[in-house]
Amino acid sequence: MRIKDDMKQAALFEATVKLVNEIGFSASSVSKIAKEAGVSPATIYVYHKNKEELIVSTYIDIKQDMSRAVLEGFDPTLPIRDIFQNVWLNMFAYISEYRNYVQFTEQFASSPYNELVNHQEIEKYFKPVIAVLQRGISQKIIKDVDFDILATFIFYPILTLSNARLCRTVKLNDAMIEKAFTLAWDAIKL
Amino acid sequence: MRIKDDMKQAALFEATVKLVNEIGFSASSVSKIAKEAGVSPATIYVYHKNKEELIVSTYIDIKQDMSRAVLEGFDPTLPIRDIFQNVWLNMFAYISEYRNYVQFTEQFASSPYNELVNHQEIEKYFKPVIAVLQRGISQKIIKDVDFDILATFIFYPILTLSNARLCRTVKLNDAMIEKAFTLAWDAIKL
Amino acid sequence: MRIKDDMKQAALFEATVKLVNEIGFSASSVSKIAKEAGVSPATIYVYHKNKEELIVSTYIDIKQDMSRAVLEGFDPTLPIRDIFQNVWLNMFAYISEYRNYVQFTEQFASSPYNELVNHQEIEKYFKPVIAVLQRGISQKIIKDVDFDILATFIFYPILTLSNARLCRTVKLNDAMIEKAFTLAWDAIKL
Amino acid sequence: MRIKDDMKQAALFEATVKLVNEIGFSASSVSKIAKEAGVSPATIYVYHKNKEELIVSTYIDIKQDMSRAVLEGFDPTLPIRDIFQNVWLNMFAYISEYRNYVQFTEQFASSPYNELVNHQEIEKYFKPVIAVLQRGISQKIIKDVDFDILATFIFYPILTLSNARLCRTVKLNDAMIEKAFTLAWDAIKL
DNA sequence: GATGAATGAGTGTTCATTCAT
DNA sequence: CATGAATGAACACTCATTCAT
Repeated sequence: MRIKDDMKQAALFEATVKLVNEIGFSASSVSKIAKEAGVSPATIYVYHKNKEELIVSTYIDIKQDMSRAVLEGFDPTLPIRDIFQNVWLNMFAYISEYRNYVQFTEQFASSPYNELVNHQEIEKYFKPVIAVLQRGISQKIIKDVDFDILATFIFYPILTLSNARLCRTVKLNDAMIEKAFTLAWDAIKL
Repeated sequence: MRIKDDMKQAALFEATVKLVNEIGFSASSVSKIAKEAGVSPATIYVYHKNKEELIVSTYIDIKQDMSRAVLEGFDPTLPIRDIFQNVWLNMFAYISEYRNYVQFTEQFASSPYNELVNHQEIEKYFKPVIAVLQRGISQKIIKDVDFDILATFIFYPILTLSNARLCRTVKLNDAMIEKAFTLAWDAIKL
Repeated sequence: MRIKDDMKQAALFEATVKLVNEIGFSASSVSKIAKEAGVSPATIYVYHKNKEELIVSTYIDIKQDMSRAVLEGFDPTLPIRDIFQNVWLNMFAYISEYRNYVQFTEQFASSPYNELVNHQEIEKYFKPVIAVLQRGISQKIIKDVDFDILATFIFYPILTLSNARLCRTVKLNDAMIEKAFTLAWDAIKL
Repeated sequence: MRIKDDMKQAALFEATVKLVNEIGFSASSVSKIAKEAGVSPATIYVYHKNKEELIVSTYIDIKQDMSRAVLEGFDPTLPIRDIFQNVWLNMFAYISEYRNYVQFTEQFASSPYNELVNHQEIEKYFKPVIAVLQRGISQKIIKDVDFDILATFIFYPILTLSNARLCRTVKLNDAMIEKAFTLAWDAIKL
């Protein structure tokens, strides 16, 4: 038995992201993805059980990649504000470099595919950040609000700022990223 | 000749929203929508040029409806904070009653269909709110930040809070809505 | 009861010819023909039993019109050659003025619709010409060949010369028409 | 992987010719052709880009086949009359054996599909015959008339004689073919 | 492992026709 | 007489997937 070809695996990943971003889930047929990746449609079924699994696994791969990038240089001993600021900067760096990945996850998250993934599994990747949030609440640094509401104000705006339309009209520079972080921090801090 | 049936028009609207929310744009075929609405697939083409136009017009109808609801009782003579609080309360009322509509618009906004609508046309509906925002900035009540960033922190979190998962786990009560508004206001206020 | 509107009848005739010539029988749908004629699709069914009858009756109308034109000035007392020359000239005059009608009949004749018309009925219109042909044979002026073969050489080339492609590249002038008639006559004369 | 099946290709060709002759282009739907050929409608799209290409390629295949048959035993050293007589005999032999193919080309030629083929490409197949025609003119054996008019009298009558109705009523025998050729030759010879 | 051929099921859309007005 | 609304049936075509190689 030959070994599965990592190049093909990667080509399929990139082709899936690219096509879904360009033409949406609906129009991204298996054969179009195969052609974009330079393989036969049948080959996709060597690597993935079916189309659904191809798309869901692409999403999970991105989320894993994203969490690794976001937690880079994570230091729980720093002041809480600095920890969050570091997370923001990592996030923006990631978004700048891999905007297409983020765009894919946004489309995915608001599609019915979203129901097929184990979100607890994915939240696990971001656990350290959540822990800091909880520490902040107990230390009366962060508002004592339902966790989901806090998350909405810290994490969601970052994603939104990466929106295609926004990023096209506003080229985000360091000063603006700073300011944006200030808004997020003001929202959650006590 | 028969006259166009408003009941059919409305049934198509509801069927489109329902199906897209349940199974996504991709799987919401014209014939499924027709069956859900209780009409023949061909009848859809009496009311809409094609599937795309059916979906886009559904989106626009919702956005119009939403803006009407959000601006209810809008009073530009009130203090700025009160104006925004009113918008929030309207928004939440709308989301509570028509969560399915909001869910539809979210999925729509991150799909390629989004590129087909004239967003300036839609933003027009929300013009009064935007004007207040600008007044707040010039009166040094609101942070002098790029408008898109402010919007990200005021409007988008509301939508996110309507997220299916969140709303399922957390039943938002009046106290929480107040708190959530506080976060938004703290983010943008000077 | 109002009287059927001759204007509408004529508009339908012209619309049918025009559309069939431009896009063929297949693509000439009832509703397109109706739109071209400026009436409702339903109105067509006031004047014609169905689409088939609309097209067949259009064909028959043209054939009748054509026979009237071709036999103009028909004089059986003239020499046989002159009679045929007169028919040719009439035919060319007709083709020049109503090329679109001729084009329609050609397409019709090689389509399965052709089986639906009573050809003996139509040949009747051209009976005088056929009689002259038979007289020519018995007077040893015209070759004693099966009638269908003779007809092939006299009448068919005229139609072919009206072919769109040909008429585009060659503008038929009087001299050429004369020459073309000479070929036809040489073919059948003894 | 499986290899493309020549049997299927041929079955599609025959099914297309048969159906178009029987019910016309319009009524010859892709699924009917597929059923007649004993394949799935989807399979047609393995062999042809779309319906149009299926029909046009069927036409071109026939024309190529026909030219091969017509030029059989072509000998430019023979007297010009003999060359043309040979072409006629080949043509009739072809028409007798493959009347359905010829019928298809006639219907095709007067349909809008006709505009989709490169006619110069097809005329190329018949180039040797055209060359002889031109030689005949310069040697004062053939009338000095526009080439298109000559062609109308030599080639088209043959096709017309293959007409379904005619061939049904008149069984063309060798003597009649001879006579018919005489008419054609008398038409063009000086 | 990798693939192009093959397909049943489905797509969005248009059709000829009927119906209520 | 005239019509736009309405539709079942059909259209050309694409889909996700399987299969033989």
